[in-house]
Amino acid sequence: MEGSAPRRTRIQQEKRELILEAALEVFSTNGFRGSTIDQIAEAAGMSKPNLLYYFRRKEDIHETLMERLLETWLAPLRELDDIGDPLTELRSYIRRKLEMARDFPRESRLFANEILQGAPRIMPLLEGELKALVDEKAAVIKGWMRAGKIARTDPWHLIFSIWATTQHYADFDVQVRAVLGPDRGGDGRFEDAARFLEQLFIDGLKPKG
Amino acid sequence: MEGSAPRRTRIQQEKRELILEAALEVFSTNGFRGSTIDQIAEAAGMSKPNLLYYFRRKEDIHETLMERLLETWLAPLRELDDIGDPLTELRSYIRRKLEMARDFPRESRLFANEILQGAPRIMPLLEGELKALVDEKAAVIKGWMRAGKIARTDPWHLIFSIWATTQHYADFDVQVRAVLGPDRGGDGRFEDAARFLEQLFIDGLKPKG
DNA sequence: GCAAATTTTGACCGATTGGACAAACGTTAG
DNA sequence: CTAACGTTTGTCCAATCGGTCAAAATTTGC
Repeated sequence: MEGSAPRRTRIQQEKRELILEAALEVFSTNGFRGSTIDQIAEAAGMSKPNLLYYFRRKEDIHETLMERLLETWLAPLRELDDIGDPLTELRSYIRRKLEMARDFPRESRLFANEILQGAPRIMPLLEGELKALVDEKAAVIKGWMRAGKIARTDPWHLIFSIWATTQHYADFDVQVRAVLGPDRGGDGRFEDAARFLEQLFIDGLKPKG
Repeated sequence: MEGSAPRRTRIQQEKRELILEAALEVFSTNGFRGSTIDQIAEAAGMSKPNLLYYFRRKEDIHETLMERLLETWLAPLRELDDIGDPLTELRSYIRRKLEMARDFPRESRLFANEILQGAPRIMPLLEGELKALVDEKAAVIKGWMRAGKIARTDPWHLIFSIWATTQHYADFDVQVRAVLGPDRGGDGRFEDAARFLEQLFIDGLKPKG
């Protein structure tokens, strides 16, 4: 595991944040190999050697970014609560995921980029932490099904399809806007999506009469 | 527009195909900027200058690949037929899309890469051909809804969610397999996905009693 | 206010990259 | 057979890249 966090001055904390913010922008639009340190440095408003004073290697930036990302990314699923009303829980899970796609599209794209390339840097996390979390929540959902609270389906593929549909509005945003056109592709598209997804998943999951 | 197709010798046709096949492999796993001409040349079993004899610039390979891709990619949607039975038509559309994710994951990832980066090279096609096709099919679906053949929803977002869920099994394959684990993540995962998606979409779209 | 520590910069380096080019090699048609 | 054409290769180049380094500028602790 990591050693104890190194002591950091005020300037170091500020500049590191600045760099991570700039790197998020650059990495998420160009991918890791498609991004250059110069680009990130310029976006952060500093020179390349100066940036390298805070992060010694390009990979270190990416790594730090990914570590932070995964936690926020899984938070919505973590909140899925065994105790609450099943349909309400699932509805707010979908809503939270869609809000993340709307409010943090760069994070979504960064993640998508990583997975697309075979997840070379986070494979252990996927097989470990992520799998464990999904298995746990799948068991919760299975419990709801057994109790007749929601219709029976495959909980894993249900989760996949919630991920897929919500993240689609971040990752494929340009396509969504291109297809919807200037009128329907405006700010309202996320509300339309929310209505549609609620109907698709929640109505579809209501227990069969 | 392009001039008339240039005359090509037998060797040129064969070698160009070889290069495109190799480039599909390389581009889809590393992205455009993440791939080098050397990599593609090696995968195609020829030297870099030799490859550059057939495609003068790296971009030309990518461009050719994207042009071919879009047609095959849209073919399933093109087949969605006004005449057929609505639920049957939608069911086979979903099945075809999922089969493409299974059989042509590299093409799917290549496309995803392009969109993720803002679709710099195919934006006009998205706003033109793609939008026109989707609008046309959305109208077909709307007709089915008006006729009471399927439940009412937003046809555009319905199409998006079919794209998202099916392509997810190609683009996020490593994540899917990591989460499902060695047992459930084997070859059967596409059949499980097919069953799940059919239930989600088709049952969800049955007209309300 | 000053010495020590931290931050910033410009100059530089080796490796990799996309691509050019001419010469060598093969193929094909008459 | 041979001349014209098509193909392949080795060598080379300029640009870009990630990263180093020592010196200069700045901030900090006392």
